Amino acid sequence: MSQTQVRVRFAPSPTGYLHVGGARTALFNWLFARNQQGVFVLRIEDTDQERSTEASVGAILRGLSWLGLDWDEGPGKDGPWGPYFQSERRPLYRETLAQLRAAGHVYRCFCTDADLQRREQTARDAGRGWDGYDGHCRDLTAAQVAAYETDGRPAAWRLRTPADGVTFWYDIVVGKREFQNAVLTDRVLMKADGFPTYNFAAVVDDHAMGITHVLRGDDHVSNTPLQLLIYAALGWPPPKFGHMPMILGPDRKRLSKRHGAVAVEEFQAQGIVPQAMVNYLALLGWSIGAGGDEVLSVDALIKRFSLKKVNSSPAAFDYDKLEHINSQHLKRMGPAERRTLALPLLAERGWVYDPAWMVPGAADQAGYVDRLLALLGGRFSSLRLLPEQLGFFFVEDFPRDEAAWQEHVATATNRAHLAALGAALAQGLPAAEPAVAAAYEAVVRDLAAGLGVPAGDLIHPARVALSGQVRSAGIFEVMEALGGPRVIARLQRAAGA
RNA sequence: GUCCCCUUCGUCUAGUGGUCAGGACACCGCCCUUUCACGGCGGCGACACGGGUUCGAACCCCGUAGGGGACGCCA
Repeated sequence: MSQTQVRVRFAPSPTGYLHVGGARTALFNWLFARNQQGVFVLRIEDTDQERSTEASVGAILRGLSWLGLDWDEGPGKDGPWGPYFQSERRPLYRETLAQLRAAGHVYRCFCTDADLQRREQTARDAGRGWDGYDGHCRDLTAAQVAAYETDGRPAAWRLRTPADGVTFWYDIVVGKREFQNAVLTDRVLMKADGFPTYNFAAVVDDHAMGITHVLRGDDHVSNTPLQLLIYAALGWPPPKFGHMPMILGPDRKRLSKRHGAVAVEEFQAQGIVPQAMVNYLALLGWSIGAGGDEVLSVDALIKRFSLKKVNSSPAAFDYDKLEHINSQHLKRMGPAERRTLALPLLAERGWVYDPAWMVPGAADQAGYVDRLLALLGGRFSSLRLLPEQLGFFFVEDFPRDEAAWQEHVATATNRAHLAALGAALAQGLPAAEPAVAAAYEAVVRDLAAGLGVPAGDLIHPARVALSGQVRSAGIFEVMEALGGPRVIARLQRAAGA
């Protein structure tokens, strides 16, 4: 009862789309919050005036929403700790900076970009290293400062970093991490344009928003000692830190566009369903432990998630495994869920059910689609294949596997068989009512017996003639779902074409 | 160049001193199916290397190699 509530945050900068790395970070924060009955905060870090865009904010929000990562506080969900855009929190950064000034922890730096570059060059030419800043303005006299101010030179504020000692923390993921203060330079906290830098704003906001755990990418490790120093200068207790391993491409280089899809919205466009994306991302750098199915619902993930099981080594993104997880989710879906996914894809193409097809039991589009999806069974494993799997049930100009057509349809014998089958069905099926699979099967087998050929000699040509493909669901079920009139017409057309 | 981290099958991983080093993806084979998937069964395949410590090391220590990350008035 006395323990404080977990508050975590995802803090993207709106400079692009939501990529898988960000999505994974967001997901781990979200899973931890939901597992701990904590609060998940979304904070937009738009302190870079040049690069931040509103379009990017939209893309990030859309990506998170698609994944189902709902935030308790953030854009569109004001809470007591808002606003949640850093650009709207500037007074707070100024006040906090004033505290630091009063305590002598920061100093004004009048160096321009050009100054710094010139001194870096000089240092390097002389064989001395350059670690980012040389402390040029650290000990300016009051007179020098006054002179610069009179000139109206813009100034940034830098943190006065201790020259010795160590800064360390116990990282949730890797354990103790330690940096020599000597390798840390006096970093800018407040830019000359009056905006805070990332490290300063993050500390101020994490503290102000009561964040208890900072879970972020491993690329932030080297920011942590600096942030810890800021907490110390302010006299604030730091949160706990956990750094998630990076996500690499299949070649173990940092995952990038050249490896394939990286934006969450691209995966959506490729037919990945959100629960599969979430499932796969959760498996990257985290595992549920020994045994147990890796295919997990979001609820199961929430229940099982633990920071203790987060890995410390970078993981390569495996598109094949994502596809597999996706197909598993698809296959395990109930009829209603399947229909919800399929209907829009059909509507897009104008594929609608027609009662004249005489399909038993199909009353309308939804009913027909349900029947087709059930027929697909385990073949319902990719949204991308769906149009191809369903097209021939709706239109006559369905795609046709030419090689298969040549082999199974376009020979004299096969054409003769198809013609005979068409005729047999026209005669053998009840004319006025929908026929079921068994009725088609009976006709096919009788005809094969009469002709003295194996049933397969009729089945294979029929499959290609009806669907254009060499693979499909059971042929008699396909016939049933196509309806007598269309089956007969297609067979006859194939026989004559 | 400086600093930090990581290292179990090709990939994701289980494993915390005694295991035939387990599972999943991918790949291969068989079964099921007069098709194709699904499914079932089986196979291939790893403790980066070298030293220690220990009766015993994937697990502990040191070193080497490889990989990743960070070195901005970007976040």
